Amino acid sequence: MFVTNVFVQPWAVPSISRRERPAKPALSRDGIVAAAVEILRAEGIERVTMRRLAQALDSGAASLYVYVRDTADLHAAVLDELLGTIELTDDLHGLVRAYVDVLYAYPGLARTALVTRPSGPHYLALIERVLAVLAAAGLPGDRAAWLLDLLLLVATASAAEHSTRRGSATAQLEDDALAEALAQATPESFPNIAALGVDHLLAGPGSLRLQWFLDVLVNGGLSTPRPPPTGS
Amino acid sequence: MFVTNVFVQPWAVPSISRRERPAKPALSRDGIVAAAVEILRAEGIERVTMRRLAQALDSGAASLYVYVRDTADLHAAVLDELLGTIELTDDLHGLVRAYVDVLYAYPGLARTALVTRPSGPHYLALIERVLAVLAAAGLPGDRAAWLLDLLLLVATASAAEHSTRRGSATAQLEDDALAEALAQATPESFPNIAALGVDHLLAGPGSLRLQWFLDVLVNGGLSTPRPPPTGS
DNA sequence: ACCTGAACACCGTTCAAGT
DNA sequence: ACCTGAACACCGTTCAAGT
Repeated sequence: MFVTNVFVQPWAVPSISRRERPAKPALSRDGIVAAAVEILRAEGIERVTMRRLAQALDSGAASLYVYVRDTADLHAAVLDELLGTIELTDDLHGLVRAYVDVLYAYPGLARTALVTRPSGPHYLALIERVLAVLAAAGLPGDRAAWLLDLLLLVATASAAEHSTRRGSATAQLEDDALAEALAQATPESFPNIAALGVDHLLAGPGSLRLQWFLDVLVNGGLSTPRPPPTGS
Repeated sequence: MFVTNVFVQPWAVPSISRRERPAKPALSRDGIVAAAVEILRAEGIERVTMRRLAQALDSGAASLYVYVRDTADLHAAVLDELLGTIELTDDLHGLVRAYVDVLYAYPGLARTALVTRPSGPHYLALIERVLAVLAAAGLPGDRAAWLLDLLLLVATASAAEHSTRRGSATAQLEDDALAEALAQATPESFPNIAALGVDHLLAGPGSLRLQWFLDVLVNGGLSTPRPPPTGS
């Protein structure tokens, strides 16, 4: 209602002489995010936890909550920071690939990207550029918005799928299990699976496949009108 | 090398009379998965943990490791169980929608589905049916395999994106943050974002959008040849 | 063979108390 | 205002020991 503390509070007075050691730098959102990126690079997203981060900052986990809403907020900020490194070209495939490359580079980050809506400046810059390219290609605005969503969805999901499996021992076991299950398909039990064979079904080179995925989205997006507003 | 225990072990002899209470049923993979599905329905996938599950089975978490490799394995088995409920029609959209509906119904399950390759019988039956429909549509086998992947990827990722946000308070805050960030785009700073406007960019009705996504995949998949095996 | 309890090594988040 | 320690309520997984 009205200001009560006209007196200067003790904690507001910086103590005259206090410069002993390298000095623990004051906490700030930027500092926290920077430290988080460092941990991400060195140890992966799994280790970017409130507790681990506080430890790196020589602080307590509870202190971080002044600057960060929760873990999801933290991860979103980290992702946006990384998106700042991608080069904004005028080539749609190049843009999406650059985005995917960032996510591939940091296993586990893609998983959080699927779930946590980013809203940082670098993310905005990326979607602005994608929209510009789609507009230049003559795509109407409403469909451009949807195609943008679809492109980022596929890019993020591909990265999530891929990056989680890399280096994971149990992921290998899962693949083996699926390969064996597929191999046991007979022309009687699962004719179409048997006809294709394991080799075709277990995705080939990831890069070519992603290339084709993106081609499909662009070709399909350009040729597919919005469905009528009311369904049957 | 050779069998040493020809003598019957004490623990192999079922005690003659032991029927006091409703009787704790013996553990088994099926029983474990059934209990996990029950917890999923009642409390969500976040609560389908080894400890919670053991508690429901009146056992210890460590005991479950005889039947289940790890938490990912458990979740995969749960998903396969749920996939058993979907009706296998001859309509591609219907199939994918049924798959999506299962994932939508259980928030959080989709997230695990992206990461954990299922290999259970119900999953096989689903992909067999999708392949059959694609083959009937005249799609060559190699492309059918990739389109199958793409369809399930988009379906799973859409569900993951959607289902995590439902009922999450912080997800709403994230959406608000993005909406505000988008709203602040000016024709100078982000012309394409500003031109489209927040309403177009924040996806409209999910059902129509998914419908369009699937149309795009099918149209694009039918018209897009595989890229040449070697890139530039 | 199967099951157990206890241990190890962690989590996110809240809250009263300190400066 | 900002920071802290301690607490609450959890996790997955391993392992020695029991039957």
